Amino acid sequence: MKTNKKKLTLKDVADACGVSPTAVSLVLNNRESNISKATKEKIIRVANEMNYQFNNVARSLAIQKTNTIGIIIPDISNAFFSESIRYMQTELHKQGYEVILCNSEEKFASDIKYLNLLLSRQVDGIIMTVSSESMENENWKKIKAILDNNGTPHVLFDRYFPGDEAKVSLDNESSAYHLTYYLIKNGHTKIGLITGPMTLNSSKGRLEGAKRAIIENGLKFDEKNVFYGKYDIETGRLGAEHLFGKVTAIFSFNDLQAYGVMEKARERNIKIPQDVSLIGFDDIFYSSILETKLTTVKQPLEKMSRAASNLLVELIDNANKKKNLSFAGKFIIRDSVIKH
Amino acid sequence: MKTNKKKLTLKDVADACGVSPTAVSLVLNNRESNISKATKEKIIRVANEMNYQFNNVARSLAIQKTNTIGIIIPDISNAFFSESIRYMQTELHKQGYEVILCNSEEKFASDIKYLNLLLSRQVDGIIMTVSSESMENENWKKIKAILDNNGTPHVLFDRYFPGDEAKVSLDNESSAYHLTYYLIKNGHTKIGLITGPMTLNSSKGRLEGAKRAIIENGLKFDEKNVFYGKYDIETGRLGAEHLFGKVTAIFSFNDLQAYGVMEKARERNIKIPQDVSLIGFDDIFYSSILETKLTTVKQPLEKMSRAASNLLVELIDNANKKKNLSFAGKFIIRDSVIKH
DNA sequence: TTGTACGCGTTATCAC
DNA sequence: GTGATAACGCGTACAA
Repeated sequence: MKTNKKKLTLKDVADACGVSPTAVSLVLNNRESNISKATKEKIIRVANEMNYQFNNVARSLAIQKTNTIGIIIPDISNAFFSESIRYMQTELHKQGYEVILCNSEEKFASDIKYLNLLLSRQVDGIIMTVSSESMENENWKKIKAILDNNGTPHVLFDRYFPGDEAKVSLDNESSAYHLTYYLIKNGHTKIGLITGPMTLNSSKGRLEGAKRAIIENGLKFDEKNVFYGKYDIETGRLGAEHLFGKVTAIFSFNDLQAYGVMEKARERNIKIPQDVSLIGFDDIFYSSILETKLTTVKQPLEKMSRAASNLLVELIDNANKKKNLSFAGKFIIRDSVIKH
Repeated sequence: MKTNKKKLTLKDVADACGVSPTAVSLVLNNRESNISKATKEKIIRVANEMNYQFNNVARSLAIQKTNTIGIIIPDISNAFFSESIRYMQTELHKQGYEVILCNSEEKFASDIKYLNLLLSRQVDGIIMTVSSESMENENWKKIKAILDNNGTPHVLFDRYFPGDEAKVSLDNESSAYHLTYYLIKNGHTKIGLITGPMTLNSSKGRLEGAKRAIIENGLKFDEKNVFYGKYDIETGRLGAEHLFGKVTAIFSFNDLQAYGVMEKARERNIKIPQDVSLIGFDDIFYSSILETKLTTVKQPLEKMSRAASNLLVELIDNANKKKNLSFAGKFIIRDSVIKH
């Protein structure tokens, strides 16, 4: 059993080499210097032999930079976010940053808590998807205040609140328009909608797009055919119960809800798409392997995640480069819609 | 547009209050002290008004503790891991620790890189699921060497290598035994196996358990009926092609593979469970909402994740409390197996 | 009850 | 080419 070793410091390896700490620091950091090849090599060799390990905490304090990015997302078990994080991490690592990940579980209080925590840890920047709770009752104003006051660069991902913040998101309105139009083109005139939380811009945008498609194509928009809910399976089940019998097609605002609709359909012995056509949103992994493969819109997650990461890095270097990036969804036609 | 504010220091609020930094430090950290209620309140009020934010980097350097745990996992987009992380984070936050998350993408080089990175960041402890690459060719010895040399507390999660490390894992052998026995009890005598990477203890354990069940029950174990692969969908598809026609039941070593088997079955118009019974392992979220709900074993992820977190925290306080925790899986009978 | 001085491990600015 | 020395912001004895 090992006893706890004392951590080595720069000075320790300097002593072991018979040089000054300055020299060691210069060499180990690969900095320009007038140090002879011989001592350079010696320092590197000795440091390796001693298993010397840099102390990044001290380094951060000295250079006033942590090379760390904080990410706050509302639900890590949602594939949409876990995949985003993966892409962000990959990109940020390339740029020399590490990531501290925080999971708000859709709670406003957690958003605040983690925000303060990340700031006190002196992260160089923050990527944030605010919780749905934070979008209620103007809670977001408190978040904006903290961010503004502190001045740490940040970009809002997927969800955003009013203001001049840098943001990266999908053009939900237009994607929803096309999706709905596809249903209409296939002869559907009674279209049911299952929404997400209406405090979120994503859900608002999707509703607007669907509404516009319905109205612009001469159909009537019927509030009775929209079921307001959350972005989860249970909402899909509930929405299905509400809509079955009333409509010939259902547009669920995310794939997870669509799974709920499918489950309920199986239970009620309703066939998709023979009895009811179904459309989702997100194209998460499982949508392509279901018994009835889901027609949906794919968010260009990799592009969006990388864009958010790069935008943040730019912002860290130049705080005035704030941008509002909007991406187009990719329409994916599979098996869950037929002509009516 | 905000200009970058200068960060406030302890001294700034001390000056603003007309007291010493020491006093401010004591009050803001809620430490025992003989400071009068009046000044206490004043300090807190002023700090709030100024929007003072603690500098945790400096704090960490001073107290030689970062209150940060590093987690290294091989694949964040695998629900098994993203769910574990969620539970670990919740538990660790309760205990006052933050989490830095690293995703090795199953690469040995990444394991090494992130390990060094976390150590140089002075994390107080590490929870690690090594990559499958790290389990090949005794690569893990290098990981063990780094960990041992540094002395930072760590616990191995799910996968482990030989040694006296603290570990948390499932009793794979016994779970696989029961699963296989269930198939046998249902009259199946020709059982196909689809394995994961044989460098992983999980896959080895499951194979041993299945083998034991087969042999102990008087059947013969036929190498031709085992398909060696990885823990992914594609392996499921490949395994299905290999096994269809040869066996009446398939035990895929994780749920993802089972999805691949289902997909292939649909393609070939083979009915599950009418033509072939199917069993999975893990019980990830989607297994309960598929058209044919999967019979499988649930790993007690929450328990395991919390145990790993708590074990690590104990280890941080007392390095000699190393333990090897093994959990029993929970057998979940659904619809994918019938009598033969 | 409050203030002073030094240490934590690294970087950066000067002299030598 | 190389080596002292002062920051970085906070914690903690110890002194007052």
